[in-house]
Amino acid sequence: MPKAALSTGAVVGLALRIVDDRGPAALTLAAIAAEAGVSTPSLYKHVRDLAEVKALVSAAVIGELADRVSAAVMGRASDDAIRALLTEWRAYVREHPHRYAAVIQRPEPRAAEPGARLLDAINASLHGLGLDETTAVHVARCLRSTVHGFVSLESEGGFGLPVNLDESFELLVTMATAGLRAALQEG
Amino acid sequence: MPKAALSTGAVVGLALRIVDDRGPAALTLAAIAAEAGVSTPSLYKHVRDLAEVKALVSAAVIGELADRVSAAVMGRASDDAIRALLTEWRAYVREHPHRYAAVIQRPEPRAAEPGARLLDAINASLHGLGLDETTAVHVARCLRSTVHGFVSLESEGGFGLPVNLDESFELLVTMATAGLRAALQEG
DNA sequence: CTCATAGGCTAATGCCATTAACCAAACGGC
DNA sequence: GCCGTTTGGTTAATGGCATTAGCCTATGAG
Repeated sequence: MPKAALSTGAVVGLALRIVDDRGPAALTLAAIAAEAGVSTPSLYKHVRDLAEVKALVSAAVIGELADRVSAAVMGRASDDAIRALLTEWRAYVREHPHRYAAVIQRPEPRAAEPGARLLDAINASLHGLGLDETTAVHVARCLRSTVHGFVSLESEGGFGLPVNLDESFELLVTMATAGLRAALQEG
Repeated sequence: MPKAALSTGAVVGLALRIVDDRGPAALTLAAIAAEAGVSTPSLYKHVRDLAEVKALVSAAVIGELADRVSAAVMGRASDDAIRALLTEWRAYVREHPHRYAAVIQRPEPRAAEPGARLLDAINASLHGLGLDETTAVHVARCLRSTVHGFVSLESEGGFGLPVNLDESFELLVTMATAGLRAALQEG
């Protein structure tokens, strides 16, 4: 067998580079093959098809994000933890906007493990609030929606007006923490 | 000239039907042409290229959403208005999940007018709060992020767990209204 | 009535994904 | 050390798509 130059992991690595450099739309098997200095069909020895590459890229990105936010949340509690969660999430996306845009949100088996770790990180930011199982799910969804909405709009250039984005995000964090506190008291 | 069967508007109409029926990924010039009973190149007499079709589809969807949300907010104020804004926004997306997923968020000249109307609707939900110009922008961004995050995750099937979504959304609305109230007092 | 033009068509190009068929190098067992 | 199987690469072929070029014709303005 001709000196195994490639591997599934290497393909994903090249895919990540392409996404970073040229955006998710440029992620094609032809581009990966060119980057690898190999013919396009060769990739099929390491990967089922383009859909699988995209799923693996998603999983990789979610995994990185999970690591980042897990670390950020660790050792913090309540408002402080939630602030860290949201802030670090946004920081990651700002560092790798194309990467985040490449993530497929629909649950996918290959992304299940990193997805679970990300969910764990969210839940970790909620520890100590004494939430029951179901409420924790609702709260986690709300926090995820909140950050996801902001960072995806931000990274896709969805905010047009020339007004400071950091201040908007600061308000978002305040609204989330204060809103959560209030909602938990009422409900 | 052979009896003008098509028009730009008709093309967009067919595009919307395809998006509704088969999802945004199925929106191709070939599919539109098939639907219209015409050859693919004929479409170029009515539309510059596929990118333009997508932009026009985005504009149409944003316009519909703006109409719905405007009507829902009209005559309401404060928490009531914000609740109506978020709820109607979600209702529209649930009725047309593929349509919403087809929207390109990046500001685009062709979508500027409906985009402005949508922004107006958001701002209308804020009237009476006495916000200065800049604060209103921040708040509008936060509300948009909040709904957008939730409904895009929901419409893409991003929420996996078998826990009631209406309850999650209800919490989101409560968090948003209470959070906004609190944030405006603090800041 | 004429003729410019709008709105359709076919043919051709080029990019992409995917499949099939083939080939050689490396490894494992002997 | 030798041999066959496997592995990781190759080229060729197919088919979908967007887009461009060039053609053709009915229609409506004059």
